[in-house]
Amino acid sequence: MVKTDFIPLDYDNFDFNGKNYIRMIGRNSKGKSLCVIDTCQVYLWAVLKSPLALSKEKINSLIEKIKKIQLDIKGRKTKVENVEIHEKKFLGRSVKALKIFATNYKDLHGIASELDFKEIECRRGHDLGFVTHYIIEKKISPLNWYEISGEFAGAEFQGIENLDVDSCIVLESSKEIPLEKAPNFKPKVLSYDIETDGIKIGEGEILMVSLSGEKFKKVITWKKSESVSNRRVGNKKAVLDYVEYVKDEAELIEKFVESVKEFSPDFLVGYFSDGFDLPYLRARAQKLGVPLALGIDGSQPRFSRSGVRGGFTAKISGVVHIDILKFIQTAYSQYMQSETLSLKEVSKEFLGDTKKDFKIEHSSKIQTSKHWEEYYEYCLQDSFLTLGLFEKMWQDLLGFTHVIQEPIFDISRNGMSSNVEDFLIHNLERFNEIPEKRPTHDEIGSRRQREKYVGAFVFEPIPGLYENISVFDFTSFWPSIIVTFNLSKSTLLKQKEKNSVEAEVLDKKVYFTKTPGFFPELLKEIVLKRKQYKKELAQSKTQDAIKKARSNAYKLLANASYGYMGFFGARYYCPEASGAATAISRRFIKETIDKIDHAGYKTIYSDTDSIALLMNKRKESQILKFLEKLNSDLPGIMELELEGFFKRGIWVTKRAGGIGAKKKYALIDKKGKLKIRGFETVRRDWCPLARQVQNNIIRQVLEDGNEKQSLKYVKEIVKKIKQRGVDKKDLIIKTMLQKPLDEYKAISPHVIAARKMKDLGLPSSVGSLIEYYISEPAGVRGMKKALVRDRVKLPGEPGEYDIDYYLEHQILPAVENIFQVFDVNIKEVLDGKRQTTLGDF
DNA sequence: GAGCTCTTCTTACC
DNA sequence: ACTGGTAAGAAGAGCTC
Repeated sequence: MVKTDFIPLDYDNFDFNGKNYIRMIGRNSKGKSLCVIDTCQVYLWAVLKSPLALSKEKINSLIEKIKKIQLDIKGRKTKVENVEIHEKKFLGRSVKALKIFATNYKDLHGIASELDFKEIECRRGHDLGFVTHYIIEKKISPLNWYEISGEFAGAEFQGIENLDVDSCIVLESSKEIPLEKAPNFKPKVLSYDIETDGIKIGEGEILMVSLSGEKFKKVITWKKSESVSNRRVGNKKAVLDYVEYVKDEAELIEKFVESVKEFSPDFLVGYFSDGFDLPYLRARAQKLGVPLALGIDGSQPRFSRSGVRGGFTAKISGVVHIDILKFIQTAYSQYMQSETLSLKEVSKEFLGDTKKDFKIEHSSKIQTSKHWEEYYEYCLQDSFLTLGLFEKMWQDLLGFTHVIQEPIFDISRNGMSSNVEDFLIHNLERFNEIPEKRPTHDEIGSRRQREKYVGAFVFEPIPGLYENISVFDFTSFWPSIIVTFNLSKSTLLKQKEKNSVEAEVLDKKVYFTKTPGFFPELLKEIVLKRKQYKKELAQSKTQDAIKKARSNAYKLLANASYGYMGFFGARYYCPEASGAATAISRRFIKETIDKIDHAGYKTIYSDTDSIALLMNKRKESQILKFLEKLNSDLPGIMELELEGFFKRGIWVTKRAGGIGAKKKYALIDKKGKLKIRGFETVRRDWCPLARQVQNNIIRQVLEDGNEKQSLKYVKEIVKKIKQRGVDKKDLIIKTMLQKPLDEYKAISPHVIAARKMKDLGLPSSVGSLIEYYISEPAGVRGMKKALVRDRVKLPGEPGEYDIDYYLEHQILPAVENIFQVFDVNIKEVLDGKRQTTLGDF
C-alpha cells in the first residue's frame, strides 16, 4: 500500500479487459511524477414517463427486460450489469429514472438504442465522454490536491512499465485536500518555437527550435555559416552558449524530443502550436522517418480535428500541450488593445516586451554568422515570450480549471460556450439533475433557422458637445437578470402559473417559475467570483494587465451564459430565456432613464446596460446619493454602479440622415484620460493617418471645449497630404480576409489585394490581415471613374498614393462629423481654400 | 451613365 | 459551428430614367 499526495494534470483513458480505465498524470508535493490508474462504474439514465401510469410491477418487469440486454460491438462483449431506480430531477422536474450500468462506456450509445420501451421517456448521460464522466463520478478534479492510496501497478496493465514516470499507482482511495492545506503547486513549464523555410506545413525544412523554461534556454539548430563552424574549432563553442548544433534536421528533431524528455515538463507551451509548430514537426518527422516520441509512453502527438474552425488540436500523452493563443482568443481577446493576436502585439500588451526585430528570410539568403546568431536570438525570444505569456495566464488557467473542472488541456482550447456548459455539467449532481443531451444534427439545423429575438436597447443621442457627465452601468447585467428572474430552460413554464415571471419574446408571452433553477443558481456563483476579482482589481495600486484580464475573464464566463442559452449548439438551449433577458433588460434600462430624467438630470446616451447623463450642476456626492436611491428600487442581485464622472463628451451625427449616431462617442475625465468608442480611431480598417488625425482632434476638442486648434491642425494635414508629404505606411489600410477568396460575391478592395498576394505567392489565408493602399489612378489625375478596387496596390508595390482618395475617403469622413458639432462645415472650409489655391495657378 | 437604393462585408459596442 | 443582438459605414451590385 502506497500513500502520497497527488495533483492530477492530465487525463487519458484506455480499455483493459473490456473495461474503461482512467490514466491520470500528475505530481506529488515532492515533485515526483505520478501516473494514477483508476476506473469507475459507467451508466446512463433512462427517464421514465410520468409516474402515474407506472406501477411497481411494471417498472420491475421493465428492469428485468433491460437487465437482459447484451451486445457484441466490434467483437467487444458488453452488457447491462445492473439497473437501479432513483428519484432524480430532469430539467428541474422530479422524475423516476433508471440508472443503467454497463460494461464499457463506449457501448452506452449501443445500450441506449436498445432501450426502445414505451415506459421510457428519454435516455441521458451517455454523451459526456469518459473523462468527464469519471471526474464527476469519482470527484477527482484537475489541478486539485488529493491524499491518495493504492498499490504500485505491476505488470497487469500492459505497457505501464514503459511509462516515463517516477511511479505508477493503481488507485484505491482518495480524499480531497482542502485548499488552505493544499501544497503549493508550481508547474514545470517548457515553451518552444520553431523556425522554418516556408509557411506551409511540412513543405520547408525546420531550421531551428528554441526551448525556454525556468533557468533553461536552448536553441537547437543544424544551420550555421562557415564562420560559425570555424569557431567551434578547439575548445571554443559557439558564441551564444545556448545554441546546440546538430548535424541535420533529423537530428534536430531527435534532439528536440530528447531535450523535452530531459526537462520533463508538466506543460509544453507554444503559440499557435496546434496549428503550426507541432504539425510541422510531425510532418517533417514523418518525412525523415524520425519518431516524434514526445509522449511519456513513447507515443507521437495525436491530432484531432475537433478544434475551432477546422483547425487541429495536438495532444501529447502525459504532457499537457497548451497552445496559449487559443486561450488568449477566448479569455482575453475581446478586451485587448492589440489589433491582431500576433505574438508580437500580444506580448507587448501583456509583457511589455516584444519580439526581436528580425526580417525572416529563406535560409539560403543567410550567410554570415552574425546573421544566423540574430536568427537564433529571434527564435529564442519567441519561446521566451510564449513562456512569459503562459506564466501571466497561469492563474486564470488555474482558476478556470477549478471552476469548470475539465482538464486544462480542454479548458485552454474550448470556447466560452463549452466552458459554460462544462461548468454546468460538473455541478449538476448538487441539484440531483440528470444531464441534458447535446442537440442532434437536425436540431442544430432547425435552431439555426430560428427568428432572431429582439436584443438590447440603444438610445439615439442628440449630437453635440456636453459638459459634466456621469456614467452609470449595471454590474453583470445579463447574468444579474438571469439570476434575479430565474430564466433558463429548466425554469421555463409551459403556461402561466400564479406568481410566475412573465416576459414577451417575439410577440409571444413566456413564463418562468420562481422556484430557483440550477442554471441561475450556478450562475450566481460565477457572478460572485467575478465581483471578488473586480474588487481585488480596484484595490490593487499597480496597473496590472493580468488582474484586469482575470476580472474580465470571469465577466466573460458570466456574460457568455446569456449568449449560451441562445446558442444553437447548447445542451441547455433556451431562446425564450435569452429573449426574456433582453426584454427585461429593455424594461429596466428604460425605467432607469425615466427616473433619471424625472429627477432633474438628463439622459444623453444609453447602450444596453449603461447610461450617460448630464449632472446639471449637481455635485458628485448628490449623484452618488441618487445612485443609491436607484439601487434601492432594484430587485434581486441587480445593481447599478458608477462608471465614472467625465468633464466633457462628444456625440456626432450619422454620416447619412443627420441624426445622432449610436455606438460612437468620446469622453474625457478630469485627469484628461480619454474613452473613445466606435470612432474610426478605434477601427483597424481605417488607415493610421485618418485614425491619428481623428484621435488628435477628439483630444483637442474635449480638452479645449472648442474646435479652433483642431481646425488649424486639419488644414496642415490636408496640406501635407496634397504635397505628398505623408509616409506611405500611414496610409496602409488593413482588412481581414474572413473567408476563402472564391467565396466572395462582392469584389471589394481587400479581395483584390488578397488576389494580388496570391499571384505573388504570398500567404493570404482566411483570418490573415490584408494590407493595401489606394494609388493614383492611371491616366489623368482627378478622373474619378475607376473603382477603388482598380487602384489597390500592395504596400510593397511602387506607386503614388491617391491624394483625392485619402482626402475624401479617409481624412474628411473621419473629421467632418466632429466639426459639424461646432457648426463648421469642414468641407466648405477646405474647398474654399482649394479654390483659391486653384485660382493661384 | 448619373443617381439612387440595396446588398455585401467588416468591424465596432455591449 | 463552436456565446447573443445592435449598429455604422464603405464599396460594389443592380436598378431606373
